[in-house]
Amino acid sequence: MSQPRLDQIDRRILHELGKDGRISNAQLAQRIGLSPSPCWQRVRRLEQQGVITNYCAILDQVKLGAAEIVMIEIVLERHDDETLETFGNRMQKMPEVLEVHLTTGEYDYLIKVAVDGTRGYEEFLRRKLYHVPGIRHSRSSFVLRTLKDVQAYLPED
Amino acid sequence: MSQPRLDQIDRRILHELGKDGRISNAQLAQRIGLSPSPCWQRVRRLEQQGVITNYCAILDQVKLGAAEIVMIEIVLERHDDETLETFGNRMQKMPEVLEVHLTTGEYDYLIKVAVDGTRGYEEFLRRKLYHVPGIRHSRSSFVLRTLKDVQAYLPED
DNA sequence: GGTGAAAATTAGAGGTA
DNA sequence: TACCTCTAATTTTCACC
Repeated sequence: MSQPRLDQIDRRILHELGKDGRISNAQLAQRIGLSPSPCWQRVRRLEQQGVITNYCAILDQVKLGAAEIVMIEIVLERHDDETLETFGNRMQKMPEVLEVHLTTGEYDYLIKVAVDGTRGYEEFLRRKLYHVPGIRHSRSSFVLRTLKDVQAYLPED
Repeated sequence: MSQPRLDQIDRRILHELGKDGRISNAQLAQRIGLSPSPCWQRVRRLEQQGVITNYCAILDQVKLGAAEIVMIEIVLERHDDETLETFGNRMQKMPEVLEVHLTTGEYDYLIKVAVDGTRGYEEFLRRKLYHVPGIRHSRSSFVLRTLKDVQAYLPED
């Protein structure tokens, strides 16, 4: 269950649903060369197994009014459990923070933030990030262009 | 059109569809307190305006067999258009590369890669990344835990 | 923004190999 | 076990208030 076996048909289903999560079951079945019923049963099974965790609409961040993405690496002052935990919790709660990753390497956290221009970035730093205690150092990189952004990778085997 | 005005109802629609992209129009209408027809018209309009760009299934990367995520910062040897372009194109084509961002700051590209353990990471580096010419330096961080990963941020106004 | 109804789709039951 | 056919119930989609 934690590593369900996925045959070629499952893979094709996942591939199609990854590209278009609102495709009708009838169309999906046609594309993968199955009749609707077994196709639907497989989709159900994949959902129940947790391979498919959710479906969601992909929104255009530019049209929502926070067009710039900034990647911020953060080094904390201390590395005990509580400091790490607390910082992560604070970050999670900020709506403009899209991703929060606890990492190993030369920094502790990598966060991805959506801001409205440099003005929005400055506001985020001053009103939000710098109010969170325990940050030793942060390093930001503005995203000039995102060439690829997909949710998942389906290994061949 | 490039910055469509979104009223409160639009925002609630986007919020709901961001959480569940397969919700039926009837249910969506009920949640936002509208009857199905105008709700559906708004969804259509948001799609046509490009605010909603797509729908997709969210897959569990662990169950797909490439459980680890690595963030790799890359500095290129040269920074002319062609070098930058070529590198980005090569990265995009690798299926295990989930995200490719051209950035400003202390590195040129940030890529997010799904690998199967340190073994998979080593394979990626040796068989894929290090075959791409023009890399001056790279710096990797393994993701220990992802606390948040959402697609979009909907500013209040 | 609401109503209603035709068309399409889903979500299964039951059957075959 | 895996797939197919068939169908009732739901949902989408659209013309018209």
